[in-house]
This record gives sequence, structure tokens and C-alpha cells, in this order.
Amino acid sequence: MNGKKRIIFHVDMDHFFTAVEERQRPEFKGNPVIVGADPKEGKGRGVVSTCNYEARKFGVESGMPISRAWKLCPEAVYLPVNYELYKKVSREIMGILRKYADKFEQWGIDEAFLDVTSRVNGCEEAEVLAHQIKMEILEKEGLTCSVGIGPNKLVAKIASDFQKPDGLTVVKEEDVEKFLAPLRVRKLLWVGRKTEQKLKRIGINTIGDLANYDPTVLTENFGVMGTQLCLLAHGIDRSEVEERGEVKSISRDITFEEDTDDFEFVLKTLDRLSEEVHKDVSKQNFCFKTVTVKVRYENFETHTHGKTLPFVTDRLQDLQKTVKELVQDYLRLNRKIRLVGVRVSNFVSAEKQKRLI
DNA sequence: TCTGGGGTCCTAGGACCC
DNA sequence: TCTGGGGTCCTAGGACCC
Repeated sequence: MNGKKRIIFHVDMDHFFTAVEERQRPEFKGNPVIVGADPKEGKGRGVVSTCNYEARKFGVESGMPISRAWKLCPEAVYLPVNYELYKKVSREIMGILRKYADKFEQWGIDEAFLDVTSRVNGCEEAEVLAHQIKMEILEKEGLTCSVGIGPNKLVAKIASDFQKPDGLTVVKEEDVEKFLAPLRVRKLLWVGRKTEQKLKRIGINTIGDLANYDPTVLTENFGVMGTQLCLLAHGIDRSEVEERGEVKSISRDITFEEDTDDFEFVLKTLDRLSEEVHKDVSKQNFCFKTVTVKVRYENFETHTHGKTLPFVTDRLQDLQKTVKELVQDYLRLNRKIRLVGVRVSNFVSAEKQKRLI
């Protein structure tokens, strides 16, 4: 620690999936565009992945059931998720961003944290640098992003969301509490729907409410999380910007078009998912030890059943056999199944595996 | 509202070993 | 003969992220 105050950027691409689609097909521009599940005239399953700002005017949001989006905006352009394309564009953008940072952390497919402490002196210079970054992404990729600048990751992340699209928001350390206080607690990292509801029940709605709440009571109610919440509410976050480590699990899930009790079909699907998972695992040169099966019944009740093998393997046969064993308990019950999934974890790199033998 | 698919991390209980 | 304590690994579920 050199004692210098940190300056952290959070860069968030604007409605990334639809922006990439519009770049490929300029004729979509100006129309509502929705990337996600097939709406099937309002009968489709699945959700909205991303929608552009024209679609948002109709009340469409990401995460919303696609059937609801159809009711709100049937005239939108509906597109399937072209994940490979977005990943390719993402790699290019991350390559640009990485150059600007002392420390870099990708966060999902279209966001990143940058620690630029050594590259700038003070907030004015930081702002200039952020403009430069936005300019380079626009020139090279034809895409806009929103940038938040703050003394830590938490504040930078909330700041990038403050003005969108094509925004730039700077929050100086001395202004952090004032900036956060009026915002909903849901804006805090790690406060999702469940925690928001629990906080609401004890009268906490805004980050300011949370900051003023008795910390001991929070700890009593939420345990370790309560202590953490208290710090977050005051804008305190000491976590470092750090490069992501190796992946820890690889999985494939699929929701059936209709709930099914055709167990032959379920087993066939699991075989196919196992193949896809195995392909990914092989590409990365991993061996795995743990196999987990996921089953969701028609009422959305979801179970996982896993097993750690007494040996390390990279063979498809071992995966498929274990998956079949694990899913048996779920098939015996006479219930319709909505989703199945296969996951492998507990990796050992093939290199290391060779050394052990 | 009728709820995807890819991940990470945390917790709590139990098995097992010394 | 009724029962310790620490460490580590495993399992299932759940909350959260994009």
C-alpha cells in the first residue's frame, strides 16, 4: 500500500446484446429490439436477455418473461441470443480496456472494473481518461458504454448505472455518502430481491436508511451479511480489482419446450448435455472429479444431486454413466420435469494429473 | 409476471480421520 | 457402558451476479 487514494472505473456497455445486433443490422435502429427466448406469439417460454431503449419505453425489461414482453410490445424485432458473436465482440472490448488499467477485472460479458490509480492524478484527469476510453470503444467497435468513477468498486459500479446510456459519472470520496443515501438498497452489490424484501420489512428502503440503522441489530438479523451491509451502505468497500482465476465449474441446462414425463427423452437430453459439457471440459484440458445433475419439476421446485468420484477423469463415458445414476431418484417420482442440467466441477488440469500418475 | 442459462460464493450438517 | 475436539471434505440448497 502506497497510501495513495484508489481511483476505480466501472465500464458497462449499453444494452450490449441489442447494440451488437443493431451494429450488424442498421435497419433495426430506431425500432424496439429484444434479444431473448422465442416469443412464439406470446406462448414462448424463457425471458428477455436484453432490450434496447426503444423497447424499454414499452415497459420491457431484461429478465422479464418473454410472454409478457410480447403482450407489451408485439411489434418489436425479436432475436435469439447469439452468444458466440457477443463473446467475440466482448473479447475485443476487454482487450481495449485492459490496456488502460493497472489492475483489470472482467465482470460478466459486458462489464469490467479498472484500477487506474497510478495512471491519473485526481478526478479531473480520471475524467479525461474515461472520455478517452469511451472514444476508443466508439471508434473501434461502434458501441457506447457508461463509465462510473469512484474510490472503490462498489461506488464505481453504482455510478456507471447512474447515467445511461453513454454516461460518465464521477463520485469523489467526500461525496460518497451523499450520493448513495437517496438510492434504493437494491442498487447495492449483493442486495438482490430477497435481501431487499427482508430489509423492507424492518423499514429500510434507501441506502441512507440502511446507513443510519443500528449495526448491532443488522448483525443480529443478517449475521455476517449484516456487518457487510453496514459497510456497503457507508460506501466502504476494500475489495481489490483482480483478474478472474480459472473457472471452477462447467455446466449446461435446458428447459424443455413442454414439461415432460417421457423419461427416455429426459435421459437422451442428459446424454446430449453431457456431450456438450465434455466438449468444453476437453477444450480447456481439464479433468474433473465431481458430477452434479439438476432437475426442476413443473412447479419450479428445483433439486441438485451430486457425486464426487473416487478418481479423476476426463472421459465422456464416466460423465454419462454418473449422470444416469444420479438422475434415477428423480425419475422414479411420477412428476413432470421442466428442466434438466449437468455440471462438472472439482477440476484438476490434465498436466497436473499426468504428474500425479 | 409465471419465471433462461451461465456462473460464483456461502452455509449448515454430516462423514471420516487422527 | 454412551462419548472430545480439530480439521477437512462432501453434499444440498440458496442468494447473488450478468
